Parts: sequence; structure tokens; C-alpha cells
Amino acid sequence: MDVARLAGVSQKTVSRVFNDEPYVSADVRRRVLEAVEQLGYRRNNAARALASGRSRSIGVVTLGTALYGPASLLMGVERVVRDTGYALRVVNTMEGDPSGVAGAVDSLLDQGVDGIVISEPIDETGPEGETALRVDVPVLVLGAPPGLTAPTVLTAGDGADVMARTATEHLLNLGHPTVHHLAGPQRWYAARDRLEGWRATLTAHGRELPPVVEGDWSAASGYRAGLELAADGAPTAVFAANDDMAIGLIRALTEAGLRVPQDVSVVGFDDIPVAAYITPPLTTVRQPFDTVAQEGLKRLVHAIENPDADPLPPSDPPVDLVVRASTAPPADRTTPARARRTASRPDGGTPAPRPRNGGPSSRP
Amino acid sequence: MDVARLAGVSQKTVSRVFNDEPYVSADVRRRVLEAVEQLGYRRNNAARALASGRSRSIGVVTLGTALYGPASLLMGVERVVRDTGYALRVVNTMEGDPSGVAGAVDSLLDQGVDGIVISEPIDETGPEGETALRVDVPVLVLGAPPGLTAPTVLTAGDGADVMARTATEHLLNLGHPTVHHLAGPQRWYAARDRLEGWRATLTAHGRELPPVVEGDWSAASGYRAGLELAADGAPTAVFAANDDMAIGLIRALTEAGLRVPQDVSVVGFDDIPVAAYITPPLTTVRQPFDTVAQEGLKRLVHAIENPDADPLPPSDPPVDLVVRASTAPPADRTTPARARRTASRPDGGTPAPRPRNGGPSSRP
DNA sequence: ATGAAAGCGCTAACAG
DNA sequence: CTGTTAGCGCTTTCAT
Repeated sequence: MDVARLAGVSQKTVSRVFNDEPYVSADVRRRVLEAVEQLGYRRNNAARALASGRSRSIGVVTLGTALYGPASLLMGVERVVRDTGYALRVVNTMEGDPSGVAGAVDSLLDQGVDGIVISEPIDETGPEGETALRVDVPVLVLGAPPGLTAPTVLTAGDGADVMARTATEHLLNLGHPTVHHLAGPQRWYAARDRLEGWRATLTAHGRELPPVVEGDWSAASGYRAGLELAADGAPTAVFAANDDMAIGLIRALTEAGLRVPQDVSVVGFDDIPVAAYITPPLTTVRQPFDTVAQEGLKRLVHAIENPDADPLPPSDPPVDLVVRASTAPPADRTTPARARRTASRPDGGTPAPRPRNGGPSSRP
Repeated sequence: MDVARLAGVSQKTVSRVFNDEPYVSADVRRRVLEAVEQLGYRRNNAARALASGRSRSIGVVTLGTALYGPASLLMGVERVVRDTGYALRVVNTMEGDPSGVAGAVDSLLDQGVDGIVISEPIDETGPEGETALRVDVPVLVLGAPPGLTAPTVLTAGDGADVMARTATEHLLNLGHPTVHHLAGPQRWYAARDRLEGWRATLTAHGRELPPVVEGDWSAASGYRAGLELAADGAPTAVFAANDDMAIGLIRALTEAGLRVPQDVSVVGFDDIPVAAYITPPLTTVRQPFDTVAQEGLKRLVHAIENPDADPLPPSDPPVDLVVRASTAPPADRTTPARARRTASRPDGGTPAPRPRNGGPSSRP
């Protein structure tokens, strides 16, 4: 180590300086830092990882899509991870990937990550398959828990059912007799949660449970679903499992001569950036991607660095229903007064310079 | 190394098996593989990197946004990188990040990556600043070249000007006297290219160059721009630098009582998944993110593994104008026959189950 | 408060 | 075809 020689100290001392270890005199520290500067030295992380057994990196498994949700989550994770002093390794697994999440996790383990984040897990149990993952580092699952074994398994961002309930109740409060659901692909736990929240709400209110239409998150699938729905005798209210599908759905309804929200109310999910600017501006549930990622990561890092301590508890993410112009009371039947009151907000349609906090919002 | 002992061979032989090196008898190979299986052995990448001096990983610098473009590029990169046998390290840099791209690159270098991808570079030269990056591994810049020094600097996906030309010409061919431009933030090279392509086209056709309105990629900024444009006496044709802004723009125009495309034609850029399903379906330029990422990475890996060979040449990405219903000939003035012919396509508005190839498209 | 010595698990460069 | 001998650049452990 040239730096050590230049500074006239031992290798170990240089190491101490770099790691902010105690017991280094100010003078020595300064000399070392100077030598480092002069030589343009940067420490070798591979060697560090080898010697210490920790790579100071966290692996993320994402779906190989540019879908707003997964992409936002990934960005959220990246944003936090650097502050914690860890590096990020990313592997993605496409739907239909033969090796799937297991393969992705494996490749991360190969890389020697200290912890793993599984963003948006999907159910990959084949016809018979039981994928029992076994991992020897802490894992954070963003969305819902798959069956895996690890020293610590944390979950975060699994409040989708509550949010789905909020969306559904919004529609019910508006006076709609029932609410249809345009679900996401049921292999995704996130999609299941939303479906479940919707179902539970209707059941709790003693409403009829219309058949579920399943899409694949894409606007195209929402469009197809809308065509179907319109043909089958249009519903008065639909809760779509994401905004893209909601947009496709609205398009199909519009083409079928149905007006939104006068004839059909539509609620989306995510609050993608354009949601406020389409016609009509979309009522939707905002997902707190950043908060979820941030909080989850904090807990993961804690678990990595304190293997024996109790894991940090999760906190409930806020539910943020953004009411815009795609929802209204049903036109063709008597509306209960209560609902009408709730719904009588004018101007829901003007997307003012979208306030950071999402404008009109309510939480039940 | 337990595996070596169990298989009754030397450590080096195990190494050979793992690296698919020649000169290993089938029998020995089998024995090693068995031992590996039995012990659940996985090789330590840190040690490998330390000993070999190569980390077999590629670093990506992204902007910390969930913007469709950057996110798609990242996904595209990830999708290819695993096939090449490399791992991906991701660092992002938010706009306004003090350390900026330089800091991101630095942290990647710290991690010992073998190559770097800079996705969507932005100009970070401050009031005075000259950021002369010096990197000792090959770099691929997706979008346009910043000032950096590296053994190899590859660029890809810098065909935005050509695409912008296509968009602008489409509008001109429709018979519009001139075309306004809703530009992206000019710190982004991608935004500059589009602006340049637009400007060059108008100039080449001897048209008037209307003042440029600059947005920040968001639908919100497009909305604000639309309000401005409508107040200043509406244009008949606008080319927006991305779809999100186009959507905000259309919203503002609509609220101002202007019809799209009857009063104003709008062309977007990117072809985001919902573009075909908004009202009206958006005419836009599809960006070949996947192709760009894939080809670029192939070239980067080549440069990494053949430091002395000539870098692979880039190939021109296809230009794909997707004509939908947001563009039409201008209503209020005589339209040249040529343009009218080009434009007389009925049904541009029906988003059929979006064909893989994007439906109606043309290239000049 | 500092240093010396001993590896971490692998691959490189040569033998055989 | 296979084995031996050295490190890669750091952290660890134990002295001092």
C-alpha cells in the first residue's frame, strides 16, 4: 500500500482512517489523507468485501417493465440506498421468465449482497410447483410476502387492500349500487390485494359482487375490458386496479357512447403523473412509493446491521384518495342524500398546477 | 476449498470447471459438479474480482425519476446485461444533485465496475463550471455525449433530432403553416436534440420560427404551456418534446375551448403506453428504447472485453412516427393538395388492440 | 495509539 | 489434462 508508505504509517492505520475507527491521532489522520489525495488512491471494494465478508451492497429484484409502480419503487429504493452507504445491484425478472424470482435472487446471492429487496413479487408457483426460496440474508418484500425463508423477512407497502377499500367506498358513498372491478393480473400479489379490498368492501356493505374482469395492467387491456363491460350492459361504477387500465377503460366506454362520469364513474390506482390531465381527470388512489421504499429500506438496513436485534416495525402508509372528475353520483337512480352531499364538489375537474400533496383528497 | 477436496482435485481445477475453461476431462468435471451440488457451494465474487481485477459488473447512472424514457432505458439495459454475464450496479443522480453525474460515476468507479452507462445525460456545467470527467473504463452514453475522457466513449440513441424532424414534417405536410415546439428542459441533451431537429426542419422549409416554450417533461408543465399558448393566440400545430407534456397541453387547450385536432394538432414523443388511449389518441414518435439499450450494451461489452479492438459502430435506430388522431390538416386555411392527400386517413382514432408494430406509421 | 502477521477465496502464471 | 505457487488489497487478531 503506497499510501501507507507515503504517510509513513502502517497499512492498518490507513484502514483505520478510512473506516473512521477511533484511536488515530489527528496528525496521523491528516498525513494519511494527504497521501491519499496525492496518490488519487481509492480503496478496492472487492478486497474489502473479501476480507470483511460484507459487500455493503443491497440487491433488488424488479420486474422487467417500465410500469409506473415498479419503476417508482426502484427509484425510491435507489434514492435511499446511497444515503445508507450501500450500493445497489439490480436484477430483473420478466414475467414468464423460466427461472423467475428465484433465479434473480440467486444471481444476487452470487454477487454477495448483504440484503435483498423484492419489489412487486408475483406468484410463480407453477401447476404443481412449490418454490421454497432459502436465502441467508435479510429480505424486504415490497408488496406482499412470498414463501421464502430468510433470517429476516420484512414486508412493506402491503396496504393495497386498505387503499382499494377507500376507492370502493368512495364510489359507494357516491350512491352507486355496486362497483365493478377491473383487476390486475392475479399472479401479482399487489393485484390480489386490490381485488381483495374491493371484494371485502362490497361484502361488508352487503352489495352485489359483479364478475371481475382481469387485465394485465396495460391500457390496452383496460380498453378490451371496457369493450366487454359496455357490451354486457354497462356498470355505473368501476374501480380499476391501476391508472393505465383505467385510461384504456375510459377510452372504450367513451367510444361506446358512454360518458364518464355521467354514465360511468371510474377510479384508478397509482396516480400516475398524467392522471390529472387526461379527459376527464382521473380520480385515483395515490400510492406512496417513496415513503414505502424509504421506510422499507431503513428497516432492511437495520436488519442487516443488527442481525440479532428485533426488526423495526412497519408503519402504516397513508391512504390518499385523489378525487378528480372521473367520478360522480350515478345519474339514473335516486341517490341517497348522504352520498350526494359527499359528492357535491364542484371544480373537481380543473387540474390546478398539481400541488405536491395531490389536491383534493380525502380519507375515510 | 472443500469442493476440491471432496472431488479429489486441486483448487485450480474447480476454478477451471466454473469458468468453462478447456482441458478438463468429462469425468473430473462431473465429479466437481457433484461436489459443488452436494456442498451447495457458490463461488465468491469478491474474491474473484480481487484476484482477476475485473468485477464483471456494469454501472448505470440514471436520473432519479420514474419518467418513462429513463425508466425504459434502464429496464432495457437490465434486460440485456444479464445475458452478457455481467451484473448491474445502479446509481442515480437527481437533477440538482450537488455531486451530479460526476458523483454518480465516482461512486460507480469506487465499486469497481468494468464499464459505465450514462443514461440520459444532462448538462451540469454550472455558471462557470467545467466538469471534465476522467474515467478509466469504457463508457456508453445513451442520449448524447457529455465531456468526459475514457478509454472508449460510445454513444447511442442520439437520433432524436431525426425523429423530431419526422414529427415536424408530418405537421408541415398536413398543411400547417408552421409548427410550435413545446420543448423539454434544455439541460437535457435529449431535449436539445429535439429542439434542434424541429428548428432545422422549419428552417429548411423556410417557415417562420415561433418562440419556444420550455417545459420540464411533466404533464403539469405541458398544461401550463398550453394555457400560455392559448392566451397568446393559439397555434395550429404543436410538437411536444414528450408525451406527458403533450397530454397536459391537450388538456389546457381543451379547457380553453380549442379542439384537438380540429383547431390544433399535437404530436408527442416517446409513445408511452397510454398514448393510444387518451382522447384524442396521440400522434407521437416512438422511441426504440429497447433497441437502443440492447445495441449500446453490446457495444459496451465489446469495448470492455476487447480494449484494443476498434469499437463496434453504432447503427441507426429506426424512426417510427405513429399517426393517431391528434393531428389533422388545419381547418381555417387552404390546404395544399399534397398534404391533404397525406393526411386523409380516416379512423386514425380507433386504438385497435395496439399492434406490436404500432399501427399506422410512416417514415419519410 | 499504532503495527505485524495472517488470511479472506479466488485466479495467473507457470510448471509438470 | 492437472497441480503448485503466489499474490490481489483489504480487514482481523493480537502485540506492543
